[in-house]
Amino acid sequence: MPSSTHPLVSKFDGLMDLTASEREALSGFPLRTVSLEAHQDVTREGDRPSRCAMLIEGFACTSKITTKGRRQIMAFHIAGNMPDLHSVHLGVLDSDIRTISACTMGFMDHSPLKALCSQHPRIAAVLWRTTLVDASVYREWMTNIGQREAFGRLAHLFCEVMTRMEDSGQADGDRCRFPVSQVELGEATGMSAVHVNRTLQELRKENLVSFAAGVLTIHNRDRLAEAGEFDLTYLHLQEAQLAA
Amino acid sequence: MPSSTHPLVSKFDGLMDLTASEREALSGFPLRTVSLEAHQDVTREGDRPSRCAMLIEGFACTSKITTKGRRQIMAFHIAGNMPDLHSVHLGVLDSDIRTISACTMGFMDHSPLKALCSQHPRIAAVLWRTTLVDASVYREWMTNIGQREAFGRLAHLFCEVMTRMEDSGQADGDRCRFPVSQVELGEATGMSAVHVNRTLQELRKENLVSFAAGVLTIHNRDRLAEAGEFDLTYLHLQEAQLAA
DNA sequence: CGGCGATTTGATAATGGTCAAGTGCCGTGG
DNA sequence: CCACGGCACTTGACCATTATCAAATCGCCG
Repeated sequence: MPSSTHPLVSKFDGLMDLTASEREALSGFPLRTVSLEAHQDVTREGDRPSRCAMLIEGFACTSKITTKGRRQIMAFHIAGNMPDLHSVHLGVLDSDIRTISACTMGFMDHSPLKALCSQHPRIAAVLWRTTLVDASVYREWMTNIGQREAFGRLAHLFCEVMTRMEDSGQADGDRCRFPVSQVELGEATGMSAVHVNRTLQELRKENLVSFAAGVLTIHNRDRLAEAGEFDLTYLHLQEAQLAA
Repeated sequence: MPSSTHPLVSKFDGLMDLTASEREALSGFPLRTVSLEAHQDVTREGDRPSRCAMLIEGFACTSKITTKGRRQIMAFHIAGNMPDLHSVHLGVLDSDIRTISACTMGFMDHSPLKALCSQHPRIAAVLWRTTLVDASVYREWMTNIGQREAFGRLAHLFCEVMTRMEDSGQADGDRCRFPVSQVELGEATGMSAVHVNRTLQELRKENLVSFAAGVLTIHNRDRLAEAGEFDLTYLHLQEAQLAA
């Protein structure tokens, strides 16, 4: 058997029909695979990295710390994501990327990546598109944080995580791994850990979700989606294949 | 005199050194110029547009409406911005774009735009970068909404607007045009209009900013930046020239 | 002058923050 | 094997920020 496909190839296979030359360019792309422990920095605000990462296994997040020491998590990353792809074209990083669980990451240098994009415009377009979906998710999170109250915020977040995990084949029925702490849930939704805890109990009491031991279980998908006003359009999943 | 430069050319001239062939491709790009009144929809959530817009004159915003009828503004657009550039690679729009003031917009069809990107990878890279900066601003806004309280939120927003207006040569000393209503400020910062009003009064009383009749005036930049914990790194301005 | 939208003000209530203490779980080390 | 320490989670009490509702004022345009 082939010594496991190149992570870039697996990623693109789901997103477009590759030509032979594109496939060759991707499968030969130099990737340094690294194992990281939980709660480790991958990159930090202010860094000027010369490479970007692909999350191959585990959970990570993007966050930022305020002068006053408050932390906002802007995104959770699951296997298959490229958390700092934007660093290819932005000189300075404006946020931190940290692992949440133990992770395997593949690092790719910017310069071959730029060359790849110049030579293969369709690949460039798909990578660009990836960052556009990230931006779409940011827009939805802003709406979540700005306009919904605690109950709906968590409901929405859980719907999103489950949907993404399912889409990438990492869910198991109504359950999926989601090893974040309540503090981190609070940092992602703009609420205090105490209030997260209480809201989690409400969600549980209503028999919508349970969240414990790093596992998310959704008991009533429809009602959860309703509570979180969740509409998956913003994830731009189904149309992925149509791209480029 | 030349019948005014092509808006795309002016935009790129600030961002990179154009080769002759790039300049030619840009200056010949078909653009339909349209005048719009204040508070008009440009595109709506759910649309599948075949063109995207460049704001040539005026103010616009991106927003989304919740099932419960609450509106979140995710971005303000000023002259020179391309509010829905992301529609080139995302099939369905996930948010609305509306004018705030009367606007002039230039519409560009997707297919020539895609062709332009395929043939001119450096142009593609700069356009990609533009959307990455948008995403960076989203990240900052999430932090603003999620982690700062009213006073800081407005302070931060005002710092951003002034900085961007200055950067694009649209400010006049400490003042710039910013014709949004207090309701809209609230929709952008996740606070009620009433609370916006009161916070504005505080900002005024502290002699940091005044905001009236569609004009923003900053009286004490340092203290305002401090109140809003404003650090312009996330706007990725200075390094724009280094791109591509 | 009339009316409409935007802003302002006041009063009241609710959502959610903070502080502090307690519980439970797990891994380390004696 | 059990005690200890640490960390995540839980609970209670209290309080602050901010929302909501309602009414008044202001400015502007027809």
